Amino acid sequence: MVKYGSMSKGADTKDLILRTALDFASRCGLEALSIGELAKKVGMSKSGLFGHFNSKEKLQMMVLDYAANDFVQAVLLPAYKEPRGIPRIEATVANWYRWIEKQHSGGCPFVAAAFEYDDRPGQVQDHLRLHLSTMINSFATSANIAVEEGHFRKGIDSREFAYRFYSYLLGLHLYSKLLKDNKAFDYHKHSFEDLLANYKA
Amino acid sequence: MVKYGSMSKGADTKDLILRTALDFASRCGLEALSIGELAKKVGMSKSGLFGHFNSKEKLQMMVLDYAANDFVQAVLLPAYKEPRGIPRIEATVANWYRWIEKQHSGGCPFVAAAFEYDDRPGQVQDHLRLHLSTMINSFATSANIAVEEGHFRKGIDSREFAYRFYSYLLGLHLYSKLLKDNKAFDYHKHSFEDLLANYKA
DNA sequence: ATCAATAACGAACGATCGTACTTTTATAAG
DNA sequence: CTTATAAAAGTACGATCGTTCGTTATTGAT
Repeated sequence: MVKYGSMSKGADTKDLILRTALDFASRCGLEALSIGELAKKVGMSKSGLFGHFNSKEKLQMMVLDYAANDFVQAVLLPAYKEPRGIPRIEATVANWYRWIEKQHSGGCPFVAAAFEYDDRPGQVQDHLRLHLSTMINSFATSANIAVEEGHFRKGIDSREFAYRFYSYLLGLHLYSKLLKDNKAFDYHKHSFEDLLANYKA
Repeated sequence: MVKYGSMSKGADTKDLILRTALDFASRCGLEALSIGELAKKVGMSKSGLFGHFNSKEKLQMMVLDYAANDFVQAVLLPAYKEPRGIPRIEATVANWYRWIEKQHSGGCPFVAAAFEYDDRPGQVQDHLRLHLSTMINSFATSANIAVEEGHFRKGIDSREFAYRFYSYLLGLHLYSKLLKDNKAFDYHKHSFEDLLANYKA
């Protein structure tokens, strides 16, 4: 049976939990996320919440999955409806701006998690690395497509493009969140435009 | 009286504590730094260690100061002995490479802390923001000097140069630490060279 | 050698952490 | 309506957290 607007009770609250957890984690970090506080936020008992995941690591990984799905839905998929090549890359950035501004006041949860788990081996780190690699690979793929379309020069290193592309987004995160620099988006915009110009055919 | 090699007993162990704390914090984060574990690492009691700082926040801020001093000594000061302009900027990067490779296996502790405290208001965040601003300002100053020397074009936005310069270093941190991409330094090197080329007169 | 100051210790505090149980309540199918 | 199942609550555990307190050792200057 297909349900509209509500799944089974369990999946329903699980979704609420993960949404709340993501909101908190993107502001304070995945590790600072505690089961007790989270339970308080969603208005249920610690043990009741715990029952949905059976371990904190599982919870953290599911939060990452939730964020990844969010990102794909809000940033990547809409961009893939734009024409191949540069328009698609520009749309990715435009969507990204909207995503970090409106949906997550704390900024991109992956960026935050990336630096939190950069030297904390374990399942969560592996999971995170997988998600990040997938994301960055999609940028490299976009660069390759731009070459195919004749927008970018031939012979470029698409993975290096992805490095530069993502680095500027890391800078944006830092400047806007920690430094509270109101020129953050301007800096990124110009840098990104120069980046495109450098790769154009 | 000037002492060579050893300060007063208190300052001596305080230094040992901070050195140990920085080593741990640059690998696992400033927040993950616990007084109990740190005490075990330096081989003293929890309360004995605590007495040197009287609060965890003070400890965290002094670790940041310690790291900042380390950075200035290892990266900035040596670079300032190079000729003004591009050589000085290139030396900064070269020293940075050495710094994150040898001294801190965990990578730049400021980068790590930056993303950890990007949305955790308080004294520690303020302290961190101050250090980071100082550091980034010094990059902008270097760009201005490069203009004076005729190495960079006139009319550039030196703060935007600093943004790009630092963004690539953030990318380097992420690629080498979390993604364990062995092309990380290559990516950064090429990107940095292109960055310089873009600003050259 | 004396003595005040400093450094380090040990024990304990209330709080919170993640997790494991058992029990009660709500749900969904027959 | 009954009944098997799933969800939530309640309670408790051992561990660790940052911090406080009172006491003992160590230090450095007189």
